[in-house]
Amino acid sequence: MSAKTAESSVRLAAETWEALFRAQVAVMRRLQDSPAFKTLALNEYDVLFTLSRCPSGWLRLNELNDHVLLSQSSLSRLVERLGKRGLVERMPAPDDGRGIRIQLTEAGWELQKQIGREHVRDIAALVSPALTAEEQQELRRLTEKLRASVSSR
Amino acid sequence: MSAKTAESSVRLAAETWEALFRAQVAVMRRLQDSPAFKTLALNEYDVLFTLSRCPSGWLRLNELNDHVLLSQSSLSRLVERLGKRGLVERMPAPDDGRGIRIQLTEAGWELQKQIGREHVRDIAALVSPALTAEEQQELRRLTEKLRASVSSR
DNA sequence: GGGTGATAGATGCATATGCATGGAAATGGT
DNA sequence: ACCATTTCCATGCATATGCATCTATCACCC
Repeated sequence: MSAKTAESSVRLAAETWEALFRAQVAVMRRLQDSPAFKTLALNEYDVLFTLSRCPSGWLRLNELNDHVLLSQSSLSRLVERLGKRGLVERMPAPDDGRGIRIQLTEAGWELQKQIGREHVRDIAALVSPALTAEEQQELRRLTEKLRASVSSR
Repeated sequence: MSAKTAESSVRLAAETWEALFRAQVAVMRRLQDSPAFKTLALNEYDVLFTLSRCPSGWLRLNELNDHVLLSQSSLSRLVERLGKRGLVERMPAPDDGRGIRIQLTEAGWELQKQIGREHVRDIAALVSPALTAEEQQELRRLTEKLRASVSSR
């Protein structure tokens, strides 16, 4: 690749990320203001959501940490708060004496579903008018590809 | 639109946002760990960057707030910190006695350029191997369109 | 011009976050 | 089996953040 091509390639990548990041900020700003998140911060909901989608029904703390933009210590305390509110249960991991299992309680399931319904409506109200179905599919494909590439290194 | 179509439309929007959000988390996690952000948090750099791109050379606090995912009070204190570090200057707005102008100092310009160079390299290292140039262009287009639609309401 | 409401930004206070570190358990090499 | 290293999670402490509120200015209307 020539020097010139390399330069424009770097520029394109930067502009792409910038656009993605700003879009995320714009959408997130709206979502956070929704009444759905009066009782639970978005980060906290995200943990409930991740647990609800997880096939085994439980996750280790470090597995959760891969999904959330939080330091390990912050996530540890976030889960502690959720535990105190009775939304998740923390049990020692059977196969690893260092770890803990985290799973939703019944109340956790209920709250996740309730907030989730509102949240999905909020998302659709923002995304659906902005992009056609084909564009959304393409955006989903591209961001999944980006995430897969980034996570695998 | 039938009930069934409406439902799948909502689902598509939710999945699209989910994919975009996770990609953002995955990339951001890497970027934050870069040595480029040892001296300055990413939010703080973002303010310097926004100021550096701004045609007039200065912005009002509330204008800055549109670009950043921070509350008004947090941004106010963030700018105060940047001021104390000599990276930005805060002057009363000439046309509005309530407002303040914020602009980069010479040191602010320097630091923005220095971190910016590293940051752009980090971004390219993550994005370029993940997507072709055409895919990046399409991703940029779609996210710009999404942002424009969301911001205009 | 005086009064009413809206807007820009600062600040007190409670809480959330990250860094550095701690302890405890797993892993690996010899 | 033993020791060193690494991994997992918790915690002390300083800092960053958000909410509610405050002050000052602006905009509007009569």
